Amino acid sequence: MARTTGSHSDITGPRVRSAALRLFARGGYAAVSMRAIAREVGVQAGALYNYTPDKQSLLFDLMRGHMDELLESVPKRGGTPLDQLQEFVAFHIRFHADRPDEVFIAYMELRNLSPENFAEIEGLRRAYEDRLEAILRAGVKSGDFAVADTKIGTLAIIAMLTGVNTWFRREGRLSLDEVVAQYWDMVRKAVLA
Amino acid sequence: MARTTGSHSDITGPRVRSAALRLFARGGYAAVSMRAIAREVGVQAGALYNYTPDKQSLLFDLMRGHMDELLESVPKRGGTPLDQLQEFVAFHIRFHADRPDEVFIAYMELRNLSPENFAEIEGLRRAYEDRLEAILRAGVKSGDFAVADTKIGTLAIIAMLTGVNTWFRREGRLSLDEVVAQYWDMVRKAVLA
DNA sequence: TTTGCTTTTGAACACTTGTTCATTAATCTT
DNA sequence: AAGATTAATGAACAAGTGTTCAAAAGCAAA
Repeated sequence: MARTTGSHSDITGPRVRSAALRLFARGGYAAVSMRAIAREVGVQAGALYNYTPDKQSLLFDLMRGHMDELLESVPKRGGTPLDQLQEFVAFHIRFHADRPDEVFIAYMELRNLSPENFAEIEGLRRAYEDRLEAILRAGVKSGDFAVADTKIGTLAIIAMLTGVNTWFRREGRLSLDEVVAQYWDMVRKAVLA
Repeated sequence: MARTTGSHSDITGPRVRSAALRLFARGGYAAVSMRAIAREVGVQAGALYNYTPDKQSLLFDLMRGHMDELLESVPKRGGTPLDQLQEFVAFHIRFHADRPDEVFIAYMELRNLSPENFAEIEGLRRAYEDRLEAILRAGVKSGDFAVADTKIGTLAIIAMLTGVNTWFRREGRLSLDEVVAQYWDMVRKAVLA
């Protein structure tokens, strides 16, 4: 179907999502009103409802979009467990460093999701964790890694890597390459047999 | 001065703080109303203002109380860097596992603090991080540890340890002793020369 | 220029928000 | 029992909440 007539929908829609993303990340879902989002877009509050059925969906769509992209981008397996782990560490840090607002929301606003929406996001997160755990298990099986409990190892590594987002600034003392190098050094030593 | 007369203040006061703690942790500062806190205490909203000048102070006092206790409890230095590090890891996991609500608030509600309050909490957190960094530096100096950048090492370890709170449940598969043991294993290997 | 469709406005709805305060109730001291 | 002091109520305030919808405005094709 041809583009609808008289439409700014393809312009305003993305602007609504991006304003919501920025404001939610800065102030928190509960503290950001629909009118504040509308003001940021330059429109009246009522107009937002052409682009989202309600505020909750706005949050959920941002989170699901982020998790979908994360799962699509995570490197597929290939090479030794150590190679795979290195690739995963570098990927995780870089992907998250590129999307500070999305990451912040995905971690902080889980409790503001309805139960069904929460379950869906939680499932996607679990699927991502499973990618890392599969690598750890392969390494343990091959004898390259010494990890007592791969589930704990997975969560520990992800928490450590995601923590980069709380302090890393592009203009800061260290380049992302240097950060990736040191985190990889720590992760490698932590899991190696 | 003697205890004030006609007073339930010493009963209601702690109940207000504990209700606020639990509700803030569950729903988030912005999403919890003063009336909701009052209902939990079994009192009308106006009565809360006998115990806090405003909602912001309620949050801030909870956070500062938590950080003060954290800094008072963190083990003082003694023994080799490796011993000190082990003690720190065990302390951090256990202290945080005992206070899930306080920890959750201290990490999630920073953005809801006024600028001055934020600066104070941030200073306390920095002081805590400095305790760990001092241990890492001592270990690097003595040649026991191989950590390229002790600041990064500090933040990485703390993020990893604090992550325990997102999944650990007392009734779960693993005892806290087992959790501490595995995290210590990973941290030790990660920093060792 | 008229017709048909999309997008936006702006007002309205029914509630909830943090906070204040005069009034009432409860307790302790004398 | 009387007086003093504190705590709690409950109503009020002004402002803000998410959401709906008839009406107006904008635009493209006929």
